[in-house]
Amino acid sequence: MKSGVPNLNDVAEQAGVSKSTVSRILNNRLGNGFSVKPEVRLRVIKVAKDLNYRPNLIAKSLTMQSTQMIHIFGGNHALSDLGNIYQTVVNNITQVVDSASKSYDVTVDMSRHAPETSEMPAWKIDGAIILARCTLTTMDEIAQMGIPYVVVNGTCPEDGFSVVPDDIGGTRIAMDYLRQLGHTKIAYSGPLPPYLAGHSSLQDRHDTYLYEMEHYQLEPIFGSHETLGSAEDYLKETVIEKGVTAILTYGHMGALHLLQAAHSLQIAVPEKLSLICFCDEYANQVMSPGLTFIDLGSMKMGKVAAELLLDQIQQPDRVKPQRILLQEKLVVRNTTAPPFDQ
Amino acid sequence: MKSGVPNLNDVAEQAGVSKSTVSRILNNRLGNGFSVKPEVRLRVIKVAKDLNYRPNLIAKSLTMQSTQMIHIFGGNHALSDLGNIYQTVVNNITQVVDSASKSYDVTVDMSRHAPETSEMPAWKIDGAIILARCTLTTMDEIAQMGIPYVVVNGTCPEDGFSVVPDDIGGTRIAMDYLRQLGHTKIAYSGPLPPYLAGHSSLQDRHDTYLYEMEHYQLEPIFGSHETLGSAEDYLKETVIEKGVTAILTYGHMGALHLLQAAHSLQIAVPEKLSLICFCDEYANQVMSPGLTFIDLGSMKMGKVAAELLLDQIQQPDRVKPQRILLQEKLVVRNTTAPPFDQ
DNA sequence: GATACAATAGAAACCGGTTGCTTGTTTCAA
DNA sequence: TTGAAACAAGCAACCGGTTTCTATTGTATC
Repeated sequence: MKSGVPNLNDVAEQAGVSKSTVSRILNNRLGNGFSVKPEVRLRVIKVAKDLNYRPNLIAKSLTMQSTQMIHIFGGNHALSDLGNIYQTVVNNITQVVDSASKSYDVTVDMSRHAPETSEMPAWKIDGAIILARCTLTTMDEIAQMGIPYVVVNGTCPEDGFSVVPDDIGGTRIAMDYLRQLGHTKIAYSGPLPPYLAGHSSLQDRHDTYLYEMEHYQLEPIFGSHETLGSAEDYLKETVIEKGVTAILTYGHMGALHLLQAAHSLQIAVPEKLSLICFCDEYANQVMSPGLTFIDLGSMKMGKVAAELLLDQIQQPDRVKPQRILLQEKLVVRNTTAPPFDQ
Repeated sequence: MKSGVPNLNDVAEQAGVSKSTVSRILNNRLGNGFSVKPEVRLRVIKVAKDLNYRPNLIAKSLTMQSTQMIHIFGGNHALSDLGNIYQTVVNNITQVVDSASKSYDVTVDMSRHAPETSEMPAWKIDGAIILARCTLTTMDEIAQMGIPYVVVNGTCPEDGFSVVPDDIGGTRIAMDYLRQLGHTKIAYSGPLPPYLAGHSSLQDRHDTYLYEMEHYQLEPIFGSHETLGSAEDYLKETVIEKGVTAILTYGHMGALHLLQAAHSLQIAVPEKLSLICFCDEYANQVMSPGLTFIDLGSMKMGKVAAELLLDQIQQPDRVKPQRILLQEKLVVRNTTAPPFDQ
């Protein structure tokens, strides 16, 4: 018992039996060709308890080739911003996994990793969730080791598993809604080319806005100011100069800033200006109650991803690779109304 | 090479050397009584690369007794709410650890654990951060295994390491400030007895409020309504009926709800009512810009905790157990002013 | 009294690495 | 030519468990 931590051998010695016997007793591997006298059993259990024995899980997972661990990759980029969808996603994944019949532990990797490096943890994980993306090396390793995985809100190989929100559909819903209210001067506020490469949402929302405006034979409107940096300038340019009556924002932070700026500029929302943004139901409720938004369905995203992962783990052969597209939903609150002029 | 993943033996066989040689070559354990011909070295490296060999880190950590991993406990209770201080804490811990000279990986445990169970992961961790609290079993194990740890914003054994905000000092600062503005009808909105047992902040803020009111010979005022559930009722009772002019709230969510309720009830903030709350600088900036608040210093909390942990890991004998008390700071924004009557 | 089988328990191999110690081969000075 | 030092690489123990296989004893059956 060097280093102070008792191991299987210590228990075996103290109890006067072999370590295989201890292992079987403590793991309830009786029956099946093996048995011990009740008296020995109790003695071993008592010794283990007295010594405060705890199995070394590393050694255990070395032989068992499993750790009952589900690992979430991408915490570093996904969880560093407050109120984005990933926190909700992670919480819902955990919830589903925690209440699964077989118990798994969920861990999140928070470290930053260089592009060519492996993010794979030191232990053998039973399943992986990838928030948006991970390094190529990691992806390779996951494939090589045959670890079940699900990519959430990101791209993955053709024959992989992913759960993604339907941003194209969501944008379309928002545009249809604004059109139905009667808006024609609709601006889009969010990252513009050439900054659309980071995530498919950037491209999809932007492109679909353009596509829909074209479809309605309306002229697309973009501001030349940063919504986040100088929301007031943005509003002066779009609303006051160009007569914009509705703005679709990429994220709710942008919408919040615009809302505040509108207050300062005495632009009444929603009477004079309608605001709609993409957001997570939970974040919206907590951070910006009142905003009309397109719900990305992050709760469902987490739940579905976790279920898909558990299915893969539990019935490896019955689940086929798939890309689950989650519908986005319009939630009308208090920042949208028909345009003032009509 | 069953199971498709190559191991040290496979590489050794392919390269026609022994596995110890491969190990030493791949880990750069040359010199020190061991050497190989450059030609063999290159061959082994090539074979390893060709086979796409990656060491099994479980096996590695079994022999090395170390994994270069820092594990954060308590994610389940600490990170499930949006915008509390822990997300900032975790981000700052990661940041410090990532930029440390020796590289460690940071993981967060998100699973819920029953009181008597162990939260210890399957691998050997080099250090632990505990967000507020962990199970007693876990605490025992950490102690038993001699793992360096720091408790953040929670209690720990006398001879342990912790970083906690000075809630008593913070509450006092808030009260002094309100007094200086001239307020006398100051209410406290937050958990009341008998619900103060969960965390020391609950007790400290409540008690210090009482203590300070007594000190100023003022009558403490509590509402009988939930701030979160029925903020309007709370305001009617305290502000309208009892003439309260300032409210100190336990958290910023409470303050946000009160702010909204005040708008609805046409109670001008800060002209008719001053609001002040405890909050995290980052969360305040993002979620409720404008609120006057007591900054809990969560960025610093994370940084200091990480540094304290790294110190312990790197110089085990030079760092003594300590409890670092972080001062809270008043940040005045737009929700506080002298009382209307004066 | 010989045989079969259940009950009980230990020995040893294995998981995939690391490392102390040993062995065989060169090289080079005496 | 010889012996020692330096070079090159392998053997085997070890980390702490799990599991297969084997051994011993006791008891029931014929």
